[in-house]
Amino acid sequence: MAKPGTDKDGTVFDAERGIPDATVARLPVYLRALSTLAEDGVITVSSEDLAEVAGVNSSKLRKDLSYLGSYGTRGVGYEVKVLVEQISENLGLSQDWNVAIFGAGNLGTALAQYSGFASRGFTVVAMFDADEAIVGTTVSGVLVRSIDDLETVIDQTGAHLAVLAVPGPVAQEICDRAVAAGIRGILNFAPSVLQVPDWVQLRKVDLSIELQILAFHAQRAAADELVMAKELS
Amino acid sequence: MAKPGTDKDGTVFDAERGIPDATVARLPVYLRALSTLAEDGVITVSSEDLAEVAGVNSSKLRKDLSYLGSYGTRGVGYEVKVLVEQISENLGLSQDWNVAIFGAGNLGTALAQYSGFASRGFTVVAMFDADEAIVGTTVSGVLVRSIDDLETVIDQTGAHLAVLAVPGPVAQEICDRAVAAGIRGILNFAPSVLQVPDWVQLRKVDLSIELQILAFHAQRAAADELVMAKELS
DNA sequence: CAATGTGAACCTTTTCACAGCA
DNA sequence: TGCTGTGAAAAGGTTCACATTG
Repeated sequence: MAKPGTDKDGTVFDAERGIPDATVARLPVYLRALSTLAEDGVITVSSEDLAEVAGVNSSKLRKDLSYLGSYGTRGVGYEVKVLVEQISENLGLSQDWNVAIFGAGNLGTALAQYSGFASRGFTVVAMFDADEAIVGTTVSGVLVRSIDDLETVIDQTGAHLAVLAVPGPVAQEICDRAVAAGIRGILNFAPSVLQVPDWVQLRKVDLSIELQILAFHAQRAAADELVMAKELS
Repeated sequence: MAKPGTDKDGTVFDAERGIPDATVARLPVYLRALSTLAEDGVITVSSEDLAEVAGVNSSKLRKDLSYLGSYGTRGVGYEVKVLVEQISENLGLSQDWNVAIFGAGNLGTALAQYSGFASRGFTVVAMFDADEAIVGTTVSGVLVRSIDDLETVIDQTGAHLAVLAVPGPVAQEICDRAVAAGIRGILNFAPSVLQVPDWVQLRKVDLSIELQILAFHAQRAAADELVMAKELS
């Protein structure tokens, strides 16, 4: 926990700015698991059971939830509805987020159509492409605009977050323009390392990198198996 | 580090079973940065410069590379070509990997067309879909097969890795069948928690979760700004 | 002399184990 | 009695700082 000011000075006011990053990354997983449970009519769930559904172990789950406060009942478990509220609140999902998608190719289109966004309060308010043949078409109810109109459209639609599904070489340029236009967070699918000012949040998803990591572990698992087979003989 | 006997005795040749996960996750990033440098005709690079391009700090980079062995020259830096070789070798990219993509919707199509795969030794050898209207079409030179033929096609094509770009509710079933058919690693884009036997590698990319994490940090950054503004007044 | 390679310090995250409460 | 909430220990990862070396 981010202990209050203790160390040297007296600034104690921030006792509550301390959800660890690792925990933040798991809260959305719990949220999805809880939604599933809620749909199935489950009212109350133990840390053991929720952990199972979420794919983590139960002490990790309890520790994570403890950073949000004490919302469980000893001897019983957690009330699904209460947990959903608390996690949503902590993740900042009580406000709606407007998202602009850059690149209306297959990836951009897939993202625009992805139903998981809307259900968490993310609204796709704008799509952009550089290809004039695509500009003017509609994807999932959203008009594709020319990248030339980036500044105007961002301003008009009040987009907070950007999703970059554009070719690597142009990613930094579009990123810069989006930041200048007021974007606060960027999810980058382009295979390039972006530079952003420190008040802008940046996350990256790289498909090729994920496969490479997977290949490494698969290879090692195969190698381990050989070693074990040898040891047995 | 891993288990091999202490570094003094005879069995030294396998000092290599100990690349930390965090390092493995960054090696592909270095590999991409090095490829860019190589294209630009760079022969030798310092840890400082490579770190800059890769978006990490230089001591982290040096520590990471040290797990692969000593391939740098003090006072000079690293030879780009040598590093590319060493990293590829360690990641298991010296062998080719055959990939099957499940789901030929926009996401599956985007993945199939992604050029970053081929250049790292990943070949898309099969695509599947449940929609009979799509089965029989060709995506990026690969014939889309019916999901009914999963076992036959996996066997014929010798696919090692699977990419799941299918709806959440059917993901587990397809996963089970793919595993039974001999798949060694799965990259899951479906919004569900999959169960796999422990000899199968599993990684997950969840678009909605990435946006939620982004939103959290963006919200917190905004809150911090307010606090700072208040303190100044 | 410039830049690597690496112990040691430091910080974060996970796991353990059990006290405390409904 | 059963399950949460949490200190404390262990494991894992990052940063520091500098001896080492081409």
